[in-house]
Amino acid sequence: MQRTRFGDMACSIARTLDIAGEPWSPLIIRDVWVGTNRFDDIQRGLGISRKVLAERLAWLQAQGVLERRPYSERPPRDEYVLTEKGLELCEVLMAITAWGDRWTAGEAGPPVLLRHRTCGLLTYAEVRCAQCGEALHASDIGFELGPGAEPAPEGVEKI
Amino acid sequence: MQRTRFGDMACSIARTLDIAGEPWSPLIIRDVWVGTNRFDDIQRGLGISRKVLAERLAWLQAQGVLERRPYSERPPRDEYVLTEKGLELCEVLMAITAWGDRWTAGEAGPPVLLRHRTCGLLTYAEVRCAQCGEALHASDIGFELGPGAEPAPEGVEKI
DNA sequence: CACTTGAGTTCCCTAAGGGAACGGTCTATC
DNA sequence: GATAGACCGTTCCCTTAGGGAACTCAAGTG
Repeated sequence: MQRTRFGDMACSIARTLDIAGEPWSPLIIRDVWVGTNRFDDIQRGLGISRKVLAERLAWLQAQGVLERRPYSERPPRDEYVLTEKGLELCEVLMAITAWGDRWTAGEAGPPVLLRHRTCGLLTYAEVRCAQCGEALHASDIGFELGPGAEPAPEGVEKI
Repeated sequence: MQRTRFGDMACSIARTLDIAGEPWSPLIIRDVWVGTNRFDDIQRGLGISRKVLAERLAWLQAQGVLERRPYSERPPRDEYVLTEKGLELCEVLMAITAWGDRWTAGEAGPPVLLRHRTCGLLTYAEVRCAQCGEALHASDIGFELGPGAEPAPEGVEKI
């Protein structure tokens, strides 16, 4: 559903959800990331309706998260690949995966393991402070108004 | 909509989306995180339908992401707070915020700034390798079957 | 006692998702 | 060279979830 547009909110979370937060979108991005780049393969793999898949792909492409790349001249066929913008979204997906592995995998353990090619080890994503490098915990965060904060509405003085 | 249940998929991303991926859910969690703990405040702040908010709160509570805590005896009133499970989800929200700040904030800059109380500096979330501590990039990741991988369906040999 | 606040619940309407069928284009096969 | 099959969508109808406003209920306030 989601008739309410998140894109206009002065909130980076809402804006990100507006781009890639609809149901299926993160899973489509994951598929493209792991090498499922073609319409039919994505559709079969996810069990998503073809209609919705076509909508999502067009939207993600319009948002600059995906782009089409021809992989065959005759017949003319395109596949979907991640842009830089889309690749960076995968870091969010890794953080989601880490949470899911920890809280939803249960006895069986994680369905997929990530190997960091740079260091060669099996690993998982850790969200850390860009300044001090320590793990970031929700309870250690304070919020301050940024430059892009919403201007206070009519006569309301914010903070 | 989302009639398709993500929770049954052998994928930590899908399972996480099943718990907190519906439209509004991440924004509700964000609100509770930053201190908007009461029904009416969340509803006004987000502009979400009261019906949907009630549904989401009940679901998130059932999933162990939120819990109710009484803040008044007479009249009996509860507010919503994050559980440990919910607090750790906020790390995902921080990763989302970092992406949104980078790709959607534009000229105006980020609407909200995060201060890491531990080190005292304004910061943003960086997704790093839990093993080597370097930044994790999507292109540096290899995937391997984990212990909780879906058993190959009827007669199909996976990999 | 009328009014307000907080927290939901109910109802109707509309729009989005699911599913299946159809379309077009090229290649491979009998 | 007709037929089948892969690929990539589009169209159609049906169901269901979200939006919005009104309603409920309980407790406190002037």
